[in-house]
Amino acid sequence: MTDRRPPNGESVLGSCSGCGEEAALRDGLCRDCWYTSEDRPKPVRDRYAKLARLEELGVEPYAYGFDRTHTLPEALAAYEDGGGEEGPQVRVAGRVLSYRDLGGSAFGHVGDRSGRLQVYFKRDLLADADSDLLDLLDLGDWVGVTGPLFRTRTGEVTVRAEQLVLLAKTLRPLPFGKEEITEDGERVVHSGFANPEARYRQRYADLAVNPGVREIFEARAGIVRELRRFLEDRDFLEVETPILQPLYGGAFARPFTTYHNELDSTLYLRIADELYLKRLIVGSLDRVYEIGKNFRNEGIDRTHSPEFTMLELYQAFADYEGMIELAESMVSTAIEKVLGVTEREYEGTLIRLGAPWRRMTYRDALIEYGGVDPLEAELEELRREAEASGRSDAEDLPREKLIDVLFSARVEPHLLQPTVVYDFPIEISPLAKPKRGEPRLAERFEVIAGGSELINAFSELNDPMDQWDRFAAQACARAAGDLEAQPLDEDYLRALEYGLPPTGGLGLGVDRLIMLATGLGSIREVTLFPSLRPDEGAEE
RNA sequence: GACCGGGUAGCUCAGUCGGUAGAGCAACGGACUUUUAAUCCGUAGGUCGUGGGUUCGAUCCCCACCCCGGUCACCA
Repeated sequence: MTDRRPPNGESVLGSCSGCGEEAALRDGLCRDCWYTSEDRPKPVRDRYAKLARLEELGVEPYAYGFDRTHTLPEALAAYEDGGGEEGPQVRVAGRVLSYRDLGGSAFGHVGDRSGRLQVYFKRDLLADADSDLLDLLDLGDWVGVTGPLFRTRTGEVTVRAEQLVLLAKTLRPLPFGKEEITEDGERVVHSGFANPEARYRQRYADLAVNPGVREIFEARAGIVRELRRFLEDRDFLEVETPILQPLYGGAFARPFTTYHNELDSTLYLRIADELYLKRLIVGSLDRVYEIGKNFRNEGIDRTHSPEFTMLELYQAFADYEGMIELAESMVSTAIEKVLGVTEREYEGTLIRLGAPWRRMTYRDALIEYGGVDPLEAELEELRREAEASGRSDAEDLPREKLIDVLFSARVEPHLLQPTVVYDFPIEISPLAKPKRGEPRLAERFEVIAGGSELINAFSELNDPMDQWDRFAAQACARAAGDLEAQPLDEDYLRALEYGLPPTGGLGLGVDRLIMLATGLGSIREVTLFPSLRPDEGAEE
């Protein structure tokens, strides 16, 4: 595996191979020669030339600010309020989304974060300088417009521009599609910006031209806000714990490793917050939560990202039953507040996120969907079944791993509606308390929804003696080659020795919740800047 | 990591049974003072992902590699 160089171009001082001037060079050219080079796309060269013409006109192409009186949706509403022929005077700002030049006049739309508004430019009404500026306008430019609102012959509320201000000149064409509003009022975009790779790499362009993408991230922000509000209402304290950790734990995953020069020590990016949050419960902060990024050095696919957002919370004096109720209530409340409903179509199925959720034991789930009984099946049978499910190294896996493989392969894909699967095998739950009356099981549940894990929760193991034994078992698994087994955390054991009260804990994959809430089947669609391989040499 | 699909103009795509490529939109020039996928006339725009090979000739066929998507594996 060779390391890749960062995709940054080099900038050096020297003499320009185009004009010979001493300057900062890019590809051997000074800035002026670079932008006018035939290697640039024609639209970029054209727009660069317009900067010089703007300078001749005395127009500053990049403004410092603009006092608007209304956002675009507010301006539309202001006219409805007025109701008369001529509406109020407004000062609005936005990107030029469309432009229809009729000679002596022109129509265009400007757009901002949450709306669009038509602008009518009539040359007779504009100062000469503004009229000249109109000729230099491009799609994508940020402008400010001042004038009264009115309704056109076709009925659209529009600003009649009396003043036009350039706020920022675009040097590169944005990939706008053509928008058609059908008779049903539906918006159809023709030949828009759709290539997923380009959309992820240039998310700024994606957001600028695809309003639906902005809505995804507004919904995401809204849901996270409601999760916070729910927990605040229940007296949870929001905290921040280390991302750089000397030991990693709280999940089974391979970590990213880094190094601190001054401390001369290896550090890991956290794979979970768990062990730090429970230390806080020891410290009498009896209800805590954290929303933040976790990092796992694993594969990337539709439901996995190397960095992802996790909500973890811990509540003293609760057990896993309490966590089930909290999870149902928290998720359905947050989704309902933001979407107005608790259902959404996801991968062709209507997913109902409202409480209560279906419940079944881990054992019943494996019997029903996996065809094996995790408590009774012989090791050989488990090996056969795991192999039948495509696991080639089944010979080398211990019993609990085989069961876990079968759960992932056979059970999870069937659980589309949110399902509380509870009472997990104790061996794969090293931080959970044993189940009362059944020590082979742990008081742990997962919520599976849309075919993948959404929530993981348990009655937290607070017996330091038991935790000592579980760490020891993990150490054995590690010695046997299990790269995901958790290292022994002595400081965490010391914390437990100070006394962890009975505690319920829960982790929720925020990205996956957003996927379900928005109906989008890929974690990349709900991540602003998803992890992609560096795109070397992709300059244009 | 394996397999399948894809990478062609700024964007969305077509195409070449091997003879260096087209459309729509965007751009540029012109006409038009209530348009809204505006319309009309004209112009320009491409190392066909990268590097090799076969060939008189490769965007097309072959090989390798890169990137994206999907499926599987991995990720409790």
